[in-house]
Amino acid sequence: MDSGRLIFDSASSSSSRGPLLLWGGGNPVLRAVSPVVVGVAEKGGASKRRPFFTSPDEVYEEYYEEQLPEKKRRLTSEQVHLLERSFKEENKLEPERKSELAQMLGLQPRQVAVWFQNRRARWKNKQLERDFDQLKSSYDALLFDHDALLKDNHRLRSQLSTLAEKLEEANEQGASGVTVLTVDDQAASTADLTVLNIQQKKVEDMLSPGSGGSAVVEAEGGHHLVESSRESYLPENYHCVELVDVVGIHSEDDMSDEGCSYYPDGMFTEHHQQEEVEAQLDWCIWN
DNA sequence: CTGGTCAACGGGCTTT
DNA sequence: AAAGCCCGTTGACCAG
Repeated sequence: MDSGRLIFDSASSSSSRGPLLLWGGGNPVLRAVSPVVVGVAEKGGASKRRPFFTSPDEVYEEYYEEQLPEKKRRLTSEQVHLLERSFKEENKLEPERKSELAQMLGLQPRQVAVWFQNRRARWKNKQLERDFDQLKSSYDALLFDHDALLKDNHRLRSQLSTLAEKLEEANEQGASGVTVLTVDDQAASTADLTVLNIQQKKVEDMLSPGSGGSAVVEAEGGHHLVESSRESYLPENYHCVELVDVVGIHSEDDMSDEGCSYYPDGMFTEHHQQEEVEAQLDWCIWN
C-alpha cells in the first residue's frame, strides 16, 4: 500500500481554484471525511458546484487533522476484482448490496454506485462496438453478394443480346416459312430471361431501403425457385414458371394453363417465340 | 507531449 | 420530493 499524498492543482497557488485531493482504496475518501473541504456531490447536497479551497494552508490543516489518505486515486485491484464479480452477477445495484459492498471494500456507498454507473457505461460501449462489428460483417457479406449478382446480371444481359441477334437473323432467314429452333435455344432464352428479370428485381430490392428479404432462393440442382411473392416480380405475360432451370426447362407439372406458361419439348414456332421474346425484352426495358 | 483510461461530477430524466 | 439512472464532461494518472 502506498503512503498518503496530497496533490495540488498546478494553478492552485496563483488562482482561486485550489488544490485537489486524492484518496486511496482502503481509507475513507477525504472528500467524504471533510465534505466542507471538497464538497458534496450527492443530490440534494448543499452545493452543485464543487467548492475548492481558498488557500493551501487550509488544506494542510484539514489534511493533517485526518488520517493520511492513501495516495492512490484508483481503486485497488482487489476492490475492482470484487466489484467486477458483483457486476457480473447483477449489473444493477440495490441499496443493500451497495452498502454491503461499500463496507466490504472500505469505500463510500457513493463510490460503489459511481463505479457501477461507469461500469455500465463501459459495458454499453463495448456492446456497441460488438454490434457495429457484427453489422459491418453482414454489410460486407451483402456487398459481396450484391457484386456477384451485378456481375451475373451483366453476363445474362450480354447473353440476352446475343440471343436477340440470333432471333433477328432467324427472322431474316425464315421469311417464307416456319423456323425450327431447338428446345435448347428456346429454353435458354426463356430461362435466362426469367433469371435475369428476377435477379434484376433482387438487386433493386437489395439496394432499396426496407428490403424485406430475398424473393428468390437458390434451390438444389441449380434451380431457381420463385417464392410466393413471385407474381410481383414477373411481367404480366410471364406468370408462374414454378421451377426454372438455368440451362433448360423441365417442368414436372401437368400442362394445365392456370396462369402458368409452359413450353413443350420439341418445336416452337418463330412467331410464337418472337412474341414472347419481344414482350420479355419490353419488360426488361421498362424495369 | 499526447491520447487513453478511470473515478467523479452535474444535469436531465424517470420512477416511486 | 427524493432517489436513482444515464449521459456527457472533467481532471488525474499513466504509458508510449
